[in-house]
Amino acid sequence: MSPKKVNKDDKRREVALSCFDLIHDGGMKKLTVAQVAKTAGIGKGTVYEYFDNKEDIIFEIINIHIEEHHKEFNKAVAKLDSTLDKLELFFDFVLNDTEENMQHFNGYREFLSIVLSEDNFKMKEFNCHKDEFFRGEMVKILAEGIAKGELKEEALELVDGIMTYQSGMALRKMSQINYDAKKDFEGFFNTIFKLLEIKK
Amino acid sequence: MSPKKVNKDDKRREVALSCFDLIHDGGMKKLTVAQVAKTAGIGKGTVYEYFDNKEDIIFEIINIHIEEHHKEFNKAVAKLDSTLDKLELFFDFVLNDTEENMQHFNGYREFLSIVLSEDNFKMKEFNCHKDEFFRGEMVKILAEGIAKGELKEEALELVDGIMTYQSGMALRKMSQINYDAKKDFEGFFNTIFKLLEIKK
DNA sequence: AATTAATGACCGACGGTCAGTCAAAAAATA
DNA sequence: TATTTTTTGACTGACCGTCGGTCATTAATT
Repeated sequence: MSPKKVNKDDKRREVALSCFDLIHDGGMKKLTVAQVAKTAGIGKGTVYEYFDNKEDIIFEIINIHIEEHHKEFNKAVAKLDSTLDKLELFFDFVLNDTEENMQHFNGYREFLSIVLSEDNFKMKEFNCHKDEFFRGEMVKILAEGIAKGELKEEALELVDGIMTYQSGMALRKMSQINYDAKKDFEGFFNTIFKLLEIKK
Repeated sequence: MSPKKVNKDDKRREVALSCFDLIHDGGMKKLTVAQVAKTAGIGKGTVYEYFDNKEDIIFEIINIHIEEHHKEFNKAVAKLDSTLDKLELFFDFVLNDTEENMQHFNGYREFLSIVLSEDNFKMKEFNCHKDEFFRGEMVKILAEGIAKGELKEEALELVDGIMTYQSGMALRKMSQINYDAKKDFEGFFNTIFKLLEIKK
């Protein structure tokens, strides 16, 4: 070791960060522990000082991805005014096909693949936290809309349903060929939204 | 030809069927090709006469599962009368926690995990066919409801949205701890359904 | 000297391959 | 038709390369 005491959490993050770019070609399934070690400039055995197993490495990388995505979301939401715009931003994750967003989206796809592959409690728990974050944001947006008199009060009751609908969009986009997220969104969600909107 | 002619499709199915029970303990990820060969009573190399790779074996097993599930669905739907009951049966897949249904559900979870793990066109395509089947059934149910004067005509426009919503329920049930599918369903979908119902 | 961190050779498991075997079917021969 | 020869392709399992994970050893720090 080099300094006196190593902060294991910092080291985890450092190793994961060094592999941040590695996963963009071939995905996480192709990532090998030997590769991680080499990229991070440490021995293979050392990797296991900081990670329980390969999935744990992936978990840390995903963590960084999601954290970044949250930050970007917060930044973007602050720039918008109307409730509808903010809600649409909420769906941006599944509607936006830019390369930048697709990188996040594909990261999430691979993450989900791992979560679904077995009953991984840690991963599921993390996924819940992520959903809690977005649920909280959505509640804020709706509450603000209600306060501004743009939405009916009942809107808040539909939060969970909307979350579920968005999950469905994500899953279909990930698992079906030619799924038209935009069309689905406009056809269904906008209809619902109009029921909640207070017409002037 | 020389030895008795072998129908490759039949053999695929025969091998997959022999492994039908194998996957219930440990899941498909733990399934090894050697195990498959042993269970089917053939050599390991022979497995590769009928399957491209391990995933291809799993694909065939899933196929059988889904086929069975479709049959059961059709049988069950024929037994019901009211449109609401039939619609609820449509959601039975994500709401029913009996062991039998959970076996199908977990099979589908593992299948999705594979679909998401990479861009597997064959799997995605198959997933689309499955969805087409259920979409068709849903259209039938709604059309029947409209014909019987139980539903408004607009109901048909929401088919895709409902499919998406159901996908979302499935995904959340698979990937979150303590997701209450029933509560979500009652809170959101029933609200929507009431908008479509023709009151007497 | 003792403790902690780092390492890479090594292991076992697994997916996938391939040169070769063998029995049945087809062709050739009698 | 009966018998022998050839061809075919289903089948096999030893073998290979890869990879996740371990551990005895070494190096650094206190």
